[in-house]
Amino acid sequence: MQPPAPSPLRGVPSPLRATIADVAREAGVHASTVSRALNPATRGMVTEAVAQRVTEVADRLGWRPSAVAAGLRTRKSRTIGILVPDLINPIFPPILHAVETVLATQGYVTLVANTDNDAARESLLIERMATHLVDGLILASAAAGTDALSLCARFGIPAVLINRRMPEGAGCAAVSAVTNDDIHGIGLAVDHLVALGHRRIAHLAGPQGVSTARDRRTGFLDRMRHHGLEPAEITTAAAYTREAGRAAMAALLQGPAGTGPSGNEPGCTAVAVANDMLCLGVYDAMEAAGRRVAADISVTGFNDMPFVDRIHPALTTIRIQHDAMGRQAACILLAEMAEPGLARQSIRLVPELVVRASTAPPAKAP
Amino acid sequence: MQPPAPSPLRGVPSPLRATIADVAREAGVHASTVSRALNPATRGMVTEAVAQRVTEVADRLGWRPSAVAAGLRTRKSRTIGILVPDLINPIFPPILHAVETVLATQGYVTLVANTDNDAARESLLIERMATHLVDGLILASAAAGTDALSLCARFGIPAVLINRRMPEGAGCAAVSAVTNDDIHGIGLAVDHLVALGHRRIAHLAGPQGVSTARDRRTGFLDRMRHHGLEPAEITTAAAYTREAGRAAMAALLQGPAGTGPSGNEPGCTAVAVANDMLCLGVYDAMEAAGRRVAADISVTGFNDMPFVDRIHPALTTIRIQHDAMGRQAACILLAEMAEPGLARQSIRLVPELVVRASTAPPAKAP
DNA sequence: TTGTACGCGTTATCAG
DNA sequence: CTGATAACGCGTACAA
Repeated sequence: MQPPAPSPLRGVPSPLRATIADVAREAGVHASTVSRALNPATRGMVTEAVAQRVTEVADRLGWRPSAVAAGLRTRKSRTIGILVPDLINPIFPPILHAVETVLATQGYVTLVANTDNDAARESLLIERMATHLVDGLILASAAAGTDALSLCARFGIPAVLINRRMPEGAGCAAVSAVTNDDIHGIGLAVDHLVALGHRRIAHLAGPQGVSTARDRRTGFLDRMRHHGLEPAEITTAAAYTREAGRAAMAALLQGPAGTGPSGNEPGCTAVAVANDMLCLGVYDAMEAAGRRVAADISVTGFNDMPFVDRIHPALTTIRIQHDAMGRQAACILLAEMAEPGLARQSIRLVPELVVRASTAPPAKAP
Repeated sequence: MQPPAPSPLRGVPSPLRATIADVAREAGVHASTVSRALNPATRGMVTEAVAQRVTEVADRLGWRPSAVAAGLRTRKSRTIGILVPDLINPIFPPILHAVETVLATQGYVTLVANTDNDAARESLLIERMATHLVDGLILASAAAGTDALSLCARFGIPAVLINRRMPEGAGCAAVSAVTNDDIHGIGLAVDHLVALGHRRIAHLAGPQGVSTARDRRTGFLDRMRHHGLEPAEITTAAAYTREAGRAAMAALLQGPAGTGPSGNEPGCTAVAVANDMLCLGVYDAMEAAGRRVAADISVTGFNDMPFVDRIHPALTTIRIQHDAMGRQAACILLAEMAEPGLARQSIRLVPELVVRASTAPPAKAP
């Protein structure tokens, strides 16, 4: 065994990393010069010969500037935080990928975190990110009852909303956003169902605290009215989850206060669902109730998330521009970080209808 | 009382964040005392009364310790990096969620990043994370031809592998790992197919650079031999993607050098596929070739990733313990960060068979 | 128990 | 163009 604490401290040998001072000594220049030589922005301030020598010494010693030390001095971390409500929803990874790709080209690292749709957790994450000096934030988790924006303002962190807007009046003009035209999108679904011959169309709405759910609900009502139709029924799911979708659809299948002869006939021949995740639960509920998708009741989704082309029957849905959404948001954030006074912008991406097998003309009434 | 501290107030006033000095001044104590009072570990060193007062002043001023400044001093960032090969594969989000949950309880923030299965990008990410002083790394991206581990060693960053092991001989003993028992898992699939009556069983393998693919291939061969069967065929997909799965299955459907009468009969009645993502492509290829899953050829997957219960026909697959995997890895990492000398451990989780509708007894030969 | 003094690794700001 | 010096905000031996 070892003797009691022989103090093998070796005066902090630091075999781990060389510092800028090491490079300076080795290159026979002052540390400041090293800093200038290696920073692309200030490289022009030193002789080419010196820059060359310093660079050479630096990577001979394997020196990497400490982002932490630099951050302390510059109050910047070259890090961007991304808050997602629920990573398990497959629409987010493609969006993140696009964001990450754009930011990586500018040398930024991304800090991804799940809020689990929990406002408290979201606040905690923002605070932690603030202490880590993130230079900017991309928020995919916007919802009512959140102080994300005020926290950002308080810490002076530029932010861009993505996919969801802020509730009206909650300072939504103060921050840029890249979202879908949800109203138009759900309208495409309604048009499609009407064209197939449906008249009694229900809406399975999402949690009304988030803008996508509200807009799709509004858009549904608008478009139904445009066609001179009354909504057959509107049920609201408690969350954008499969289970919430199942529960809401199960309720809807009971019919509004039992309209059918046996008291459990649904009052609709089609249902426009607020998103694809809910649709999985809708399928579950219909299977449990012995109802066939398309043949008995047509179903439309929203998002065209990965894999819904392979569920059975393949989902007719509204395709959003995952990739463009991520890229645009990243670009706007970069621009606003560079120039904080920039006017805020709100980009609305146009979605499109993808027809698959979950929709069909209504069955003839028996 | 002390004479009013001369606030030089030079340079820029920082309206954004209060510093420890502000708190100290306001509370009438020295900055060090503030530090001690607010750090849970050193709180015992200070009078309860003072601690109380300091705490009160601190959150009146809304002070948050700067993780950056603290990190510079302590060489720790309370940040953990997680490298994922491909976030779009739905098995990772649940794993990440578990990791995140455990780490969050200990006050760690997680830095998630995609490697896109690209060794160069992986190295870059590790270097960047190192400059940000991540305290530990969880690697889900282990593959042959990677220097992730040597980079970690060089920077002195504790790491834990998850889901995939390192190639044998590549210093695999030097790092802990939490993986599935892939050999056993694929064996369950083989057993199931044999029990259904299949004799001509093929294997659609994954990219052989990663351990899951190699182990499942080996496990397949072992188990076939155990049953006294020859593998009907083995095809290897270029990556764990849907498209690679489609291409590989299309090739397999041509049969080995055209064994069938028309030269394109597949030489098998069932195929054990290396993972669920590939299965999506397998379904695509079969559909394109006019072959029915289960009725014509049985298919098994691996991972039981979200949503494969709703594809058609529902996939028979091997369920892995996403959650336990994430939790265990996080715990091991925490332990090794606390005590670097700890013996490395390799945990192998036991998967189970989930029978659904993609497998059936072989069709009678016509 | 609390205050003093210093260092962590960089960069901004002056001189020269 | 380059060197010296002073912060950046915090943690921590050491002294009081």
